[in-house]
Amino acid sequence: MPPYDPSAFPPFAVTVDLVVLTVRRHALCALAVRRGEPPFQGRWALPGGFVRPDEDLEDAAARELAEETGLHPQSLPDDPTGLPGAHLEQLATYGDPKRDPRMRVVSVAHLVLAPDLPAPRPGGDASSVRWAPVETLLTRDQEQPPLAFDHARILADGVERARSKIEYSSLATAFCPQEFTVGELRRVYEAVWGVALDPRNFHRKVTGTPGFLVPAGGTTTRQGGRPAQLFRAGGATLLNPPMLRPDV
Amino acid sequence: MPPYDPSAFPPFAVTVDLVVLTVRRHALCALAVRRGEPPFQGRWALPGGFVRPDEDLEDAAARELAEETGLHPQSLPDDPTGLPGAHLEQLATYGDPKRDPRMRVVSVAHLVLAPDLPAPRPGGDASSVRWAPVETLLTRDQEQPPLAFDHARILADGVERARSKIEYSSLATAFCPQEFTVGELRRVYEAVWGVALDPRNFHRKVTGTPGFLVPAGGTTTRQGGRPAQLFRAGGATLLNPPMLRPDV
DNA sequence: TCAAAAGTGTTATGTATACACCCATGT
DNA sequence: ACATGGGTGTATACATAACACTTTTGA
Repeated sequence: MPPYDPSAFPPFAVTVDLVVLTVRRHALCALAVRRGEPPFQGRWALPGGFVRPDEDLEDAAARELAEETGLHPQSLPDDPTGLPGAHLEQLATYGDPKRDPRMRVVSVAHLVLAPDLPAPRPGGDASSVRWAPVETLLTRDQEQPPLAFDHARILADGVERARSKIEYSSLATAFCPQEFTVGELRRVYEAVWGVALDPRNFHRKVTGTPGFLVPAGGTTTRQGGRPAQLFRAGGATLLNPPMLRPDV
Repeated sequence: MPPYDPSAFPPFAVTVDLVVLTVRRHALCALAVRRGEPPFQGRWALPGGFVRPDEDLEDAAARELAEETGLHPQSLPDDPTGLPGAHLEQLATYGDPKRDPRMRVVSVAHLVLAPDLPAPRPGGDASSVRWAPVETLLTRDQEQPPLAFDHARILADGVERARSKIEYSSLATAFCPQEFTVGELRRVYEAVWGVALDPRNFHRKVTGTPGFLVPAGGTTTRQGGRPAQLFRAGGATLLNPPMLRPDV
């Protein structure tokens, strides 16, 4: 069979789906949209949509992200409305022939790590949008049928990617506002990993890793207690030595 | 714009491309095929081909792998002809609208780690197939024009994935024959990372990591010197603590 | 005054590195 | 005998984990 015969290629649709993660109230949450049409009408799903004919995959993901949340990828300047940047990366591609009952759809999933946002504004055709703790979205019971399509697996893969990536990179700062305290960063790790970390050893570790954090100059007491120094994310992307996740 | 309108999806072709890596004569090598037709006729490229209408992405990658090399993924039983299994995983997806000059092609690249093989047998329409050191394939000069399409970037991404993955997983054993010595495994790490490792510390480390290696019972002197114990890959997939790559 | 969170100091334990040294084979 | 690679022992440096203790605020 000769490959690359342009007149005889099998017809595929290509979409992007988004795993948009944030940390709210000590819990790792993902963005979910309620489907307004069949199949899986009324069920929750990941945001996403078709890739346009002349659009790169990452551009399609950034466009869908902006449509759903107003967020822009970190490489672009912040949104004029004041919303901060977010980390965007490709996650994996899902192409089971039966993953969409209507036709052959290959979905290129992307992972977004965003700071805690104002309530999401519904956009596109979704009848509603919400942040939900990832355990809620991945748990199936009477109240909560599973996510549409193979989105539970995509979400689980995205969560696992985030959990492992904050170990050896400075990506956890993508969950924080532009200025944050060491305690706030620690609570990000605790929420994403679902463990408690020693505040004292954590402090020493992150402040001692060159390029991870740079002092922003002020202090805050927004978490109560003694005033804490404010930091910004430093230039380092890879942490060496890595943050160590307990157990595993 | 309503997503998922099945009657109006933009037309895409979906392919799989393969980064097949092995270690030969102390060098990390990749499988390359010479293109027999335009575009990029006569240039070297990664093996690959169209995904069939009812075929999962990983199945398509496994089929192309078998067509080019006779190898089968490790999850399947070894080939009746005696060829061993190989590690197969999805790498990333490349969908720049201009990556193929003829039409919109989205390629789901896969990474294969294989033991050193007998000379590859040409298959499909490729006019020839060869193993080449990855630096050769990624270096452009008079003798060696760059790989076709965006395959240089795909290959570079695959090599980087392999380099980082053998740090924290037991995947380096996928480059070894079924039974191998500690020294042979060390030479795999040295070839993939391009560094020299201390043989004594390496020995202690790998034999001391539970589940990484299991004794196969015999010894060999095929590398010269004192007879070395033979091992097989153990059940462990994640190494904790990881193998540490010098510098970085 | 007390609770709460931030931050520093100290010690035990474990792991990495560098390298001295011995072992068992082929030539 | 000697070269070659296999394998063990050990001292030093460094990182982690556990936790006592002090600091600085708000209520």
